[in-house]
Amino acid sequence: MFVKNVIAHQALFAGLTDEQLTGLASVIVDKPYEKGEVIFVEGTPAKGFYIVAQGRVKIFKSAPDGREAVLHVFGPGEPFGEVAVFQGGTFPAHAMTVEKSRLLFLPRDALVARISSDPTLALNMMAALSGRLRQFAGKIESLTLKETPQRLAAYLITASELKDGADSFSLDIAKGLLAGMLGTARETLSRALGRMVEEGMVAVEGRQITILDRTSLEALAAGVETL
Amino acid sequence: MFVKNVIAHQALFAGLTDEQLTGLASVIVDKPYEKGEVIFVEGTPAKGFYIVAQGRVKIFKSAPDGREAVLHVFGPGEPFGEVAVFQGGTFPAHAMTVEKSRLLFLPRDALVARISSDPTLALNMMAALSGRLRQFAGKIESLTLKETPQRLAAYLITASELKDGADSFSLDIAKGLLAGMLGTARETLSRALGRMVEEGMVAVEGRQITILDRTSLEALAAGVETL
DNA sequence: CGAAAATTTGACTATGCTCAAGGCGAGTGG
DNA sequence: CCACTCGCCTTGAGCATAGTCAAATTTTCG
Repeated sequence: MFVKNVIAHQALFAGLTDEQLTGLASVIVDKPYEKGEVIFVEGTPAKGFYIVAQGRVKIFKSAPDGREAVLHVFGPGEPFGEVAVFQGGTFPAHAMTVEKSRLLFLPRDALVARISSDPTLALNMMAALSGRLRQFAGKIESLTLKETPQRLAAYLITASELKDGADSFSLDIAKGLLAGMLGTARETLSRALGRMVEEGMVAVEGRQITILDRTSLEALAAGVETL
Repeated sequence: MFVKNVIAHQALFAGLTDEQLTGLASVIVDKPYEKGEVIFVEGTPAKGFYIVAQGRVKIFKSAPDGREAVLHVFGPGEPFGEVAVFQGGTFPAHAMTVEKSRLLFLPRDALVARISSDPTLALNMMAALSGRLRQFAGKIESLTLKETPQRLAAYLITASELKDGADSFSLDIAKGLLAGMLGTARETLSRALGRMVEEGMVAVEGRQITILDRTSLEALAAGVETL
């Protein structure tokens, strides 16, 4: 029942009947992962895709020297690895837990079969994929046209909005990981954040961020898409 | 019949019956565009999506100062703007012709209706969206982890492959546009290409490129994803 | 052939990366 | 309960890539 409860509230499966959900739940495998565990490696043939039930997963590309470009960090309820189901058949990037997690695995065939017979699921899936594309487009824009402080400002604004617009909130990922998401080095992120503190825009205590001057922060972020 | 001929050979519509194609063709609008004409602007509500029949279209984001991040350059047969149909309802970026073109417009409702009734079309569409995501992931990786010469080398290798692996081929876009695609400035691209010429890797005459030392070029591009 | 667009080149600057070292904090074993 | 260790973060110094501005040059098209 745990599995069904997790999927029942996801946008991806919105509009499915209780019966359909039960059917899906029956083919899903629920598996625990430790922090830092590799889920899959880029290029591996995919037999299905995953949904985060608990914990957090990063999707990333890596350079030989160990640097990483973080494409996504997914939390509870979010699906990942679907791309491989529909095109190419192999995972397009690496996936690793960043916390102790619990993941659901949905086999490819089961998904394709259901999509073929249920237009709602198909349209949900397309909406999900389209949303990702939009996000990536924003990321490419920001990497190409903006600098680190602007990207950071945009991230902080968005993070605040996700916490209902609170001025003070906690980052839910480590700063090193955030640096990877912003496409920069840990050191550069640290300095950029330091400068914001100096200028009185924000206060920082560990992962706790307090926005002191939202107006300036927004001005800095102007025109930068959500990451 | 022109419209039907164009769509009949696209991956997106593969597997559709002749009858279905005729039906689609009947709701498609065929429209000519001059070079440099705006097709749509980011944020505009989308009433449907487009397919390039002839010519070439760039999809891009732009900064207030005029700099551009080119997300795609689409040629004959390629669809664009679908994201808006499935999610959000507005176009995620700007679109402009870079050559005199002829574009097909497919209204949203017609597409959604057909997808709902035809799983083949739905799966084709998901494959197309997934392919884009893969491409974007590669672009983000290369922007984050690689430098201009490496990105350029990867582009040249790919361009050569698209021309059946010929050592000598013609770029089908202007160099300024290429710079935008590689996420760099015209001047930087020019210098990077100049260095490759100095080092005897390639010869350049206007848009004509000749690969002289494919091995070195590949070594330089190593690990960089296709853009 | 001439105007406009695209490209190249030069000089300068700056953003951000790398390498290196030091600090902080949480969890752990003694 | 405390000292220790490990992981994570910060700070400093130097350097390299690439961006900007400006101007010369080439190419494209009408």
